[in-house]
Amino acid sequence: MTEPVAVPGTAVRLPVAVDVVALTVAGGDLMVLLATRALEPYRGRPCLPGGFVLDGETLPRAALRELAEETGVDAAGHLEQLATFGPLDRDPRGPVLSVAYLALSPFTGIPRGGGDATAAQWVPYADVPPLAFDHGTILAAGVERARAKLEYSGLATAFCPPEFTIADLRAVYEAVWGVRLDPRNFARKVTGTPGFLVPVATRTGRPGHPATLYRGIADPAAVVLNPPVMRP
Amino acid sequence: MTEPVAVPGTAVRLPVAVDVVALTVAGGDLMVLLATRALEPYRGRPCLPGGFVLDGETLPRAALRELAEETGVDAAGHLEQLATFGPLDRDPRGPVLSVAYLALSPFTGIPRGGGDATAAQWVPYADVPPLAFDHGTILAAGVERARAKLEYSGLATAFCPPEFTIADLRAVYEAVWGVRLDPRNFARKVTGTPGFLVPVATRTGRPGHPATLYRGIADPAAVVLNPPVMRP
DNA sequence: TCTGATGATGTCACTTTGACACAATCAACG
DNA sequence: CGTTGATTGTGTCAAAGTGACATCATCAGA
Repeated sequence: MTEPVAVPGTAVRLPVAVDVVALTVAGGDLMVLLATRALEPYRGRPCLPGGFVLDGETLPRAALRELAEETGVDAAGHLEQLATFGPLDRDPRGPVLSVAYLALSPFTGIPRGGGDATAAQWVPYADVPPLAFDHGTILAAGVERARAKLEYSGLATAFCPPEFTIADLRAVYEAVWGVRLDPRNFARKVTGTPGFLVPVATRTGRPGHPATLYRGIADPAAVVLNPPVMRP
Repeated sequence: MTEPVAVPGTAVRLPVAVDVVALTVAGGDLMVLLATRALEPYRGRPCLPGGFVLDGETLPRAALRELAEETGVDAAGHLEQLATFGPLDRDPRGPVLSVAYLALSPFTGIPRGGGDATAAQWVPYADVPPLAFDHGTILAAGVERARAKLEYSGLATAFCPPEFTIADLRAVYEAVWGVRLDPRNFARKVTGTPGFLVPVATRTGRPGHPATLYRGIADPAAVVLNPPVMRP
């Protein structure tokens, strides 16, 4: 017998989509990567990058593939699963399960629109228009996750280039949280957290006191800030 | 035209399962609700309660249904989505997506085994044997989520009966975290957090100083402990 | 009535935070 | 070449929170 056991026939088989909340920080603003629907439904409406999982594909692979295909963005920074939405009442085509992912990366310039999306670009979170499907809900969940994780983990370095200053890191916190932080207390906190920042050089060549350049560690999400950095 | 748009044919359609990490506290121990596989694969092996989502069913409804069918447990306490696993390399029957849920409830005695599970019972977390599928990984994620959430939310009351004492609440923290907490500092912390506990009565009828009975609030996960309770 | 058990309240040193001032250093400008 | 403005590192201080501990209050049962 070649197939001794099988999934019961009563089990529903659903198309599975991945949608990516890709965030970055630029110009003091928290930015969201948005695409535009090239096909029905919601044709022409802005949406999160994403698409259907293919046969034999894992979820994170599908998320990275859709991100690259639709926006040309290589999520080198950080990718984590966010939550799963659906399958009911979220797609006019019928029941669709959507596994949302959260991608954090340093700002690398304007993405190229490609694939089946007519355009893809970074948009300030405050200026995000109504999105297709339930992507507004997914985006809100992603931003809240990012905000919360900055408190108790070292994830903020995922937004930073390989080498960055304390001021750069503070700008990430200020953009994601939408608040102003005291530079001196912030520096005291992050430099006093063991295993968070590794000093690698001193930056000069611009006005002002020379700044220490730091490097994050390989897995910034593993850094535990205890006690956490607290938002005002 | 009755079907103007449809899910593309390249999209894979997957059977979707829900698996539930149901936790409670009894006798000073963190307890996990385990079922036993009645069918192949993994027949006879312990596993988490769960099963396949049916047509027209939402994910949380499926989780509650499987919990009731397999164990007779009514997850009145708290139910939240945990994470999604798969679809590859987790089920010998082929690709299966599993959406895991976390259920927290007060201890209500021995569950009745029913449905297609030959037995269901609360097992101390420390004594959990190897589980079927990837349920060991799922269980570990659920316990870690519960441990983390006790730090910064009021979720611990989900483990408690409608009325409870500070000592009861502290027993929850000690069981979930596996540590001993100072009773006086703990009481100072939780009673000093606004919106966490509502005193409702004074309990007498047993030796010792009369204890104040408290009631949790409707949505304990919404209570924010800032600064959080920290594990030693 | 005494005793042990249980829980509420209080004390104290130490740490961390929030809000400041100040010194150090460099590029750019005159 | 000195001055200026900008930027960053270090320091101070009061207030709040925490960990560790002692004491008191109250009740059931011996």
